[in-house]
Amino acid sequence: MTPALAPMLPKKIPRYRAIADQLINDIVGKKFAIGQALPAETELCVQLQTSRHTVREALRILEEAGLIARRQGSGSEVIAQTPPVRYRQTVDSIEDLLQYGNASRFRILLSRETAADASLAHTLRCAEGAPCIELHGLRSERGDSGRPFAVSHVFFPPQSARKRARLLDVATALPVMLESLDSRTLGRIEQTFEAVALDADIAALLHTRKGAPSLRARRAYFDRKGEISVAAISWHRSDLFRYATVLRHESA
Amino acid sequence: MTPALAPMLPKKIPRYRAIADQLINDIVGKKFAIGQALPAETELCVQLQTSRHTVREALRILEEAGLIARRQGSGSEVIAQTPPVRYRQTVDSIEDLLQYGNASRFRILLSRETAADASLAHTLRCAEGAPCIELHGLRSERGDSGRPFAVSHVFFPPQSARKRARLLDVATALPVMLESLDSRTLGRIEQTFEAVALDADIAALLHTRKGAPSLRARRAYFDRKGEISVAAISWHRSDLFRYATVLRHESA
DNA sequence: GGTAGCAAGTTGTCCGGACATATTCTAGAC
DNA sequence: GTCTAGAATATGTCCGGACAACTTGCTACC
Repeated sequence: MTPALAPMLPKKIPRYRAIADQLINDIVGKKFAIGQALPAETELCVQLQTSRHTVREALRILEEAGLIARRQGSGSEVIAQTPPVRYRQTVDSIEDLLQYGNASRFRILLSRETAADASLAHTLRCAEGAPCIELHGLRSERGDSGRPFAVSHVFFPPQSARKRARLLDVATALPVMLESLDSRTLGRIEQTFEAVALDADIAALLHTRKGAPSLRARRAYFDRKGEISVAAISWHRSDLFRYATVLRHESA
Repeated sequence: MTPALAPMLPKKIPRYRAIADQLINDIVGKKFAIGQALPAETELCVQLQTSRHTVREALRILEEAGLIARRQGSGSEVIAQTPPVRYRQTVDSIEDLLQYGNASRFRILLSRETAADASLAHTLRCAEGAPCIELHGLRSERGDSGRPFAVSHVFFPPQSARKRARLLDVATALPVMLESLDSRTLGRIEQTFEAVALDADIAALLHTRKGAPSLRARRAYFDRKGEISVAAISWHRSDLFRYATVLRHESA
């Protein structure tokens, strides 16, 4: 019989953490309904015999966890009863997010105006038949090899006259496109990935054979106001591209 | 000439926010090297003629932004010079993360012990030749159709005798596997996606033809201590599965 | 009945202080 | 030379108070 190891030290739990845990338990245990207001901070101070600073520290944890929303002058409202498990992905740039690194270049092959069909109108949230703009581009490795590894079809909803003119000129379209992808204006990105067999046209652009497996990404980019700014479909040569992410647990 | 609209109200910036912005500028402007210590909180109080509470509020912003790391007793260290743009993905469960929804079931086809080859040893961070455990499973839609849409090969690093025995029995392996995927123990997930042509064996299991395009996902699951707990490779029928994510800008 | 304005209530910001706990370095014992 | 104890220093926790800014509902006025 080996002697017992040092007992698990009880590791003091800070007061604000204990209060947060209790409140979380109350919310998870449905003692508060969604939409219901939490007791005011000063009220909690009295109930828990503690300072407002400590109560606020606890509420900050609940807010971070996505359980409550606080509004100045109004109070704190319960917005979820199950703490959502959050995984966080950190990237330095859009390029990074899209895995293109900084060793690739994008060449625009074509630029034209198209009336949105039903599918495009749906993804761009615009009226069917609206005058959208379509770019076709080829992404290739920088350097001597210059192998193309992705074909992209980029779609813009109807634009102002000035932007429209610049987009329709192959020589000036790129900066306008990058502006729409600027992380300072972006609010949300929706992406889906699927495997598809290449059709003849795109296979030719990628210097591979028709029917080869390809990673197709569809992406919609929304600005901070929630309005769509660009949508794109990209086909990637499977041997030259893969999509990788690291998701970290929030509290880790 | 239209009269000027109401001037953009200067919208008072809180002191702690201003201090945070200044520090961020200093870090981005490389006035502090990575790894360098920031002035101590009390030092900043003196320099900026403010209370420690306000300074701490500012440092909290930098910490949230991923620019500094604070350690009790040691100080605050600069860990990045560019504020990483963060996109956040929120999911309720691992199932959600993996897009399987709750309308799918996983059936284990095979369970065996294998000596890790070079590749497996690398992904599992274990020694080459170590006795790892390999499961093969089939994920299919729940309900009458029951169509299989994914084949998974799951790999465990060497396990304790007890877990090993349960894993090697097809009837009891599932709970042990799910335990490793529990979000309470998970700290990090690395995933990569690529498009591949199916080989004959997997195509047969998925009731599709050899060479059909398939979305292959490789995933490594790490626990809170950073140690790998499971790795898996999954092949998905391209017509029945696609991977979708929504990334939100943090400050949005 | 509708509206402007006031009053009460609530969170946000900021100050000052005190002590706890973790880290780091140094002087001294051995 | 190595180890230990302790001092110095840093962030973490917690208290108390004050005023600002915002929201909401009520009241009085038109």
